[in-house]
Amino acid sequence: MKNDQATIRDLALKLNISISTVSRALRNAPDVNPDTKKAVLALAEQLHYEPNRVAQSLRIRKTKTIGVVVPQIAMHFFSSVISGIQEYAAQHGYSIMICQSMESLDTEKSNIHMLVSNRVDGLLISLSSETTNVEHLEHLLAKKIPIVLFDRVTDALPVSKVVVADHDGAFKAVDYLIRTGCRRIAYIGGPEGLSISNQRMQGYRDALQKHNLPILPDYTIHCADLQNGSTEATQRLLNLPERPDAIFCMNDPMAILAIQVLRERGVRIPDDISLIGFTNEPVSRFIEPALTTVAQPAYTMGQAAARLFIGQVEDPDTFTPRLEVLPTELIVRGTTRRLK
Amino acid sequence: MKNDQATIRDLALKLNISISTVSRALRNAPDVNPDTKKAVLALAEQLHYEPNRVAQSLRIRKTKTIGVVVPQIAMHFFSSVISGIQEYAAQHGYSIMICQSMESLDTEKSNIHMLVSNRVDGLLISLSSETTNVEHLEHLLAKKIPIVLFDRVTDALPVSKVVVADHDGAFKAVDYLIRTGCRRIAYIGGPEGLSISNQRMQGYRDALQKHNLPILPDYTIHCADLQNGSTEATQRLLNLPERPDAIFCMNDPMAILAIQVLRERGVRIPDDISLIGFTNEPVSRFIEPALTTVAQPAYTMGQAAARLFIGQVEDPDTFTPRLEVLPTELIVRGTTRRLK
DNA sequence: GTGAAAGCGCTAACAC
DNA sequence: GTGTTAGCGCTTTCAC
Repeated sequence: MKNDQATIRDLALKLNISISTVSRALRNAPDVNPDTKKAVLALAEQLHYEPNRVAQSLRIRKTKTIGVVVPQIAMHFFSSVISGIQEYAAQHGYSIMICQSMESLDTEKSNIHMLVSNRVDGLLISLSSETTNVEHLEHLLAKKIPIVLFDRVTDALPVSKVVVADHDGAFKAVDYLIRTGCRRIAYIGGPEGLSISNQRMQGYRDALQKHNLPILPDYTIHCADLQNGSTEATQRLLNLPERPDAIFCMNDPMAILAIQVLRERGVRIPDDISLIGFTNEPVSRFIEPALTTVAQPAYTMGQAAARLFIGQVEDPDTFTPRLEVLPTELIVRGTTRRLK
Repeated sequence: MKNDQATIRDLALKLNISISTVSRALRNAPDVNPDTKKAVLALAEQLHYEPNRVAQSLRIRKTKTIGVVVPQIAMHFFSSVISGIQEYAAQHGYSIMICQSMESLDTEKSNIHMLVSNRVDGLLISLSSETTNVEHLEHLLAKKIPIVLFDRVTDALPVSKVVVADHDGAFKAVDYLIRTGCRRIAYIGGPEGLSISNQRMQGYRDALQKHNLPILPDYTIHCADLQNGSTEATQRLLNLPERPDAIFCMNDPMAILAIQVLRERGVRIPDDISLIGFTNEPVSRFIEPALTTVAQPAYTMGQAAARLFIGQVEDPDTFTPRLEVLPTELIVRGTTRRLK
C-alpha cells in the first residue's frame, strides 16, 4: 500500500473528465464512448495504473480473496493441494491467503480470525488433528461466510467438502494384503477424531470382514502424534505375543518410520511383514524397499476445492453443499508380496 | 467480505456514543475513559466484532499483508521457506498472499500485478528460472514498493536478499569429492542466468582450482529444464570419451535422476561415479544409495526474509539493503566414497 | 474524554 | 455518454 500509485482520480484530472467515467472505462462498462475509453486506457497504461483492490473490495464488499488453512504448509500433500488451489484461483481472478494451524486448534482459530478480519470471501480449510469441536466454524456459517472443507473434514458442518475415497483406498489396500496371503493385519492411524483416519480404519475393517478375518483390538493403534507416533506403535505391534504379518499405515510418513523400525529389528519386508502406506509421497518411490501405497490426487483436490468454492460464491442462489470424492489408486511396490 | 459482520458503527449506536470513541477504545488509544473502553470491548466480544482490515487498510494505507512469489509451491524447499515466512509473519501481525510463477516470467509478472493490485505492503520473491531481465521489479522499486529476494536472487537490484552460502556449499562438496579420490568431476546446473546455479558452479570451479585440477568445458552442463534436464545431461556425460568419476548436481531432484540413469547403465555408485546433490530434500535420505548432499536451511530462510522485510517496512528510515547468507552443510551419505 | 467531519479509492444509483 | 453524489468501514485531525 503505497502513495506512489496513480488513482482513478489522477486519470480523471489529467483527462479532464469525471472520475466515474474513468471508472466505467476501466471496467469497460457498456455506455462509454470508445474514444474516451481508449484515452483512459492509454493513460492508465502510461502511468502504470493498477486498480486499488482494497478500495474496490471495501466498496463492492468482496475481496476476491480466498483464505486457506492447512495443518502444515511444508508437507508434500498439502503443498500440492495449495498449488492446485492457487492455480485455479488465479485463473479465476482470486488471490489466496495462506495460514497453517500446525495441528493446533488454537492456532487454527487465530488463523481464521486473521483471515476473517481480512474479509476473505470465504475459507478453504483442512482441519487440524486437534479439531474435534467445530463451533468456531459454525460461527462463520452463521455470519454467512462460505466454507469448503478438504481432506480433513467433519460431518458436523453442512458445507461442501472434497475428500479422496479414503474408505475405498484403505479397503483396496487391505484387500490386496489379504490376497497376497497376509492374515494378521494391523492398522496404525491418527487420533480418534480425525476423519481421514477413521475412514481408512473403516475401510481396513470392512476388508477384513469381507474375508472373514477377525478384527483384533490390539491390531488397531491410534497415534496422537502424526509425525513420530508410528515408531512406538510399530514397536508395540512387534512386541505382541502374536505379531502381525502386515501393517497398514494411515499415511506414508508413518509407514516410512515403520520400515525403519522393522529394519532395526531385523524383520524382513515384505516376507515377514508387509506394509502399505497412504498418500504416495514422492519419497515413497525411492525408499528401500519402495513403499506400496495408496495415491491421492492432491493437486486435483486443490482444484476441486477452489472450484466448489468459487461456484458457491459466484452463484449463491443455486448453492447446495456438495461432497466430491476423488478416486484413490493402489500403487504396488516393494513392501508387499506378489499376488499368487 | 460479508454484510453480517458488526461494524464500529453498530457498536457506537448500541452504546450511544460516537463512532470515533469506539474506534479509540478498540485500539486502546490513551485518552479514553476506562469505563467506556470496557463497555466497548464487552460489546465487541458479544457481537463477535472483527475489525474490517480492508477499511483499515484503505485508511491507513497499509495492508499488513506480504506478497510472496515462488517458482513452485509444491517443492519441498519452497514450501518450507513459505512455512517460515508464514510463521514469522503471523507472529508479527502480517498475513501472506501466495503465488507461484511456475518458472515462467510472464506468470511471475501477472502474479506481481495481482499482488500489487491487492496493495500488499511489499514482496518476497524467489525469481523464476526464466527471469533474467528484472525491469518489472525495477518499476516496483520506483513506486517505492519494498522487495526482499530470497534464494533465487539477482545482483541487478538494490534490495535485501537472503541466500544460502551457495558457493561455499558447492566448494565443500567438490572439495570432498576430490579428497575421496575423484579427479574428473562434472557439474550439472540450471539455465545460464540462474543465480544459484552460477554460484554453485563457481564454488565447483574454485574447488577444482584449489587442487590444481583442470576445468573441462565438457564437464559443465546447463539444463534449461530444472525438472527433467539432468537425465539427458547424465547420459551425455556417460557418453564422453573420458567419463567423469563424479558428478555434482545443482539440486537433489537432478541428482536423483542421475542416480537412476547411472543404475540403468550399470554404473556403480559411488565406486565408478560419486554423486553429490544440493538442498537435502527429504527424499535424499531414503533413496538407495542415500544421497550425499548440501543442506540448506529453508525454514530459516523464510524466517529471515520475513524478518528483513518487516524490519524494512516498520523502520524505513534506517533501512539499507542487506544481504543475509545462511550456512550450508555437507551431509555425507552413500553416494560418495569414504575419506581415506 | 468525546464528538463532528473529512477522506482513503472506488462503485453505483440517479440525474441530465 | 457523462457528471454528481453518497457511501463502503475505518482513522484522524480539530473542536469543545
